[in-house]
Amino acid sequence: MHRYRSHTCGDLRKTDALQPTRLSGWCHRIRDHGGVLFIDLRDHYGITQCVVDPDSGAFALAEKLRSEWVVRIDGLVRQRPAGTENTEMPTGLVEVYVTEIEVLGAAAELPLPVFGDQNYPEDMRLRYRFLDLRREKLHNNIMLRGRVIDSLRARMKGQGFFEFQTPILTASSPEGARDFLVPSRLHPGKFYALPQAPQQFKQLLMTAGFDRYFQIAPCFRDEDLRADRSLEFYQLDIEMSFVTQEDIFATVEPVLRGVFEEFGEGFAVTPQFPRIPYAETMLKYGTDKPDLRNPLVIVDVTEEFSREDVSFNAFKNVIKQGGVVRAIPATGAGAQPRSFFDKLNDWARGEGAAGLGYVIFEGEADALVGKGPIAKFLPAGVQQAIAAKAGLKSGDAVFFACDKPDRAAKLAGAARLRIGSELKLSKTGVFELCWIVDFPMYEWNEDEKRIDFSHNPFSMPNYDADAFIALDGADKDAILGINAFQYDVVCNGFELSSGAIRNHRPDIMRKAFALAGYDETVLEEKFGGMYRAFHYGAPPHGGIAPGVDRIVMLLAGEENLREIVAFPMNQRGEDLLLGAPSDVTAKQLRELSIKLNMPEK
RNA sequence: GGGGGAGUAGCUCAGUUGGUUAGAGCGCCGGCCUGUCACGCCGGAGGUCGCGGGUUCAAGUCCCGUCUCUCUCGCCA
Repeated sequence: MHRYRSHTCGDLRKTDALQPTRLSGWCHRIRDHGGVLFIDLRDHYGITQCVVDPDSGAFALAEKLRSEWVVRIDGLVRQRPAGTENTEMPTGLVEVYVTEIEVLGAAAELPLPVFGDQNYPEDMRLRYRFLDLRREKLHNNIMLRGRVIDSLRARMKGQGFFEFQTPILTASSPEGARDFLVPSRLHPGKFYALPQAPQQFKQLLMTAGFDRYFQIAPCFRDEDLRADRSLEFYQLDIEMSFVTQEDIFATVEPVLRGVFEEFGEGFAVTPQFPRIPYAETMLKYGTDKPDLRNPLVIVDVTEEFSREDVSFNAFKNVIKQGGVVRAIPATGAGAQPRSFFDKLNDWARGEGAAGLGYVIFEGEADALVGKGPIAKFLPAGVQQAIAAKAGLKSGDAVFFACDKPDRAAKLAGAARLRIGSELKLSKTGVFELCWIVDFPMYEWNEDEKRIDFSHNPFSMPNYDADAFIALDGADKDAILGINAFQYDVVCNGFELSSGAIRNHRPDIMRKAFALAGYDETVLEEKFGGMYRAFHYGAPPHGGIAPGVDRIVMLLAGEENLREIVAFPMNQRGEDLLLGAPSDVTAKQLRELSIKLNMPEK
């Protein structure tokens, strides 16, 4: 017999009855009835009930066992007595009558229980991650993660993609986030950067004549953390040559839809991802990552509020200074108490807005009457026009966000989510996926009064090449109106991926940088490798990079990356289990020619 | 860096208007219990009420400061 086990704790069935068995695992739960004692023995594969009675030579030792001790148990498999079967457990028709026990690893009193599903504090869970990972849910989440990654790989290989590796110690890449720096011992004063993404490498691979690249790529960004954002994360990094945007959509959409269908446990998955232009999503949903489970659609009512017979000057003054008014419908909110409206207003003020005006509609369908603090400033005709535009009926309400366009959109978008969740309007049990397309190439930098790249500076402008090169740098409106071949995938309000058709032409690249105020030396200094490569025959290419962690998070039904990463950091970027980041010795610093210059307290 | 929430036993939490010795469940220790699967019953140990200061006859409770965790804004194309 094997030293530790003949079966796993998930193996035994009725057909194994009367066979000798040897199991090893953790004492999940112990029930001591004095004369008879039950041990639920747990391992990676399952749980098996083991029984000890005073006739067993193991009885005295069994009485000493405690939760989470690791033991080896020898015994006889037997069918459970009639009426004591547990149909909830796969092994519930049998039990092991214990003849011998060996303690392989005793456990001290637990700082947090493995048994049960009680919540406990995050820092404790992280410090004792090895215990937390024993719990069923987290254990399953980690296994799900592996299965999802296997599936992604299989789906990519099934479409003729090949997995590459790219360096971890590298130079800064074109992404806009802060780099993690690694000091070079061999080159004092110089630093490697950890990749924010293998962006330049995958483009260089295309330029090098490979095709259909993918990689489950670790990425590092030294920015503040969020529930859905960590310092390190994984992307399904994809790049392909001789493709249009359509080719990329046709390649990636089935992969994403496929994993959501495969692991979505019956959740409905968008059969064909709608394509929503950036400008449209900013208007209708107030964000570039719309949650389409929420049915509310924002409309612009600046025109209605500008009419002469409207006397609501609080908004009119803002409009005069370039502001807009966005209306957020609140379906059925008329039945809500006054406190519902006050709470939303208080929330908006907390967001830095002046507030959210609102109107509640009552009366007959063809003669709606607006109520509420600002209704009296709006003549009946304007009220009707707003109701028609926002699709409101009697018993509905509408909130207004009034500010500069980007701020109004953002406030309206946040209000839309809040109203949707307060009124429980959103669909559940679905994965609503969409493409966001037509991102602007440039944006106006108000602080520095200049044109700046809006997203990735290496995206191809969606603009005739010759006309682009001929653009007048002073033609601000034309430049700000240019879209890029740049796209995102969004699921349930989470940005899942970002991608682009790349700019592979040095002439267009020079112009693109010139329009943002950078001359060729910037290109050569910061992105020299890639820029040089494009002078020697670069294929048109493009790609995308779905975030693996967020996909797994959504599939696991979690709202935090820490629930689907085996060894995550806390929100301050600390690994509480191993103690990172940590001090290093003076010797280590000397070798790196580094002297600390700590900020004053 | 800004804002919200939280911090009371190993864990989850309660603790009224400031008022006797700060409680419960789980866990732990001891005892009882031969069919449980959240086993049950009896008893026990276990507390710097995050930390520091203040108000008060009296502070877990009120005030000020500070630390920690978390969510979020900025930031992350």
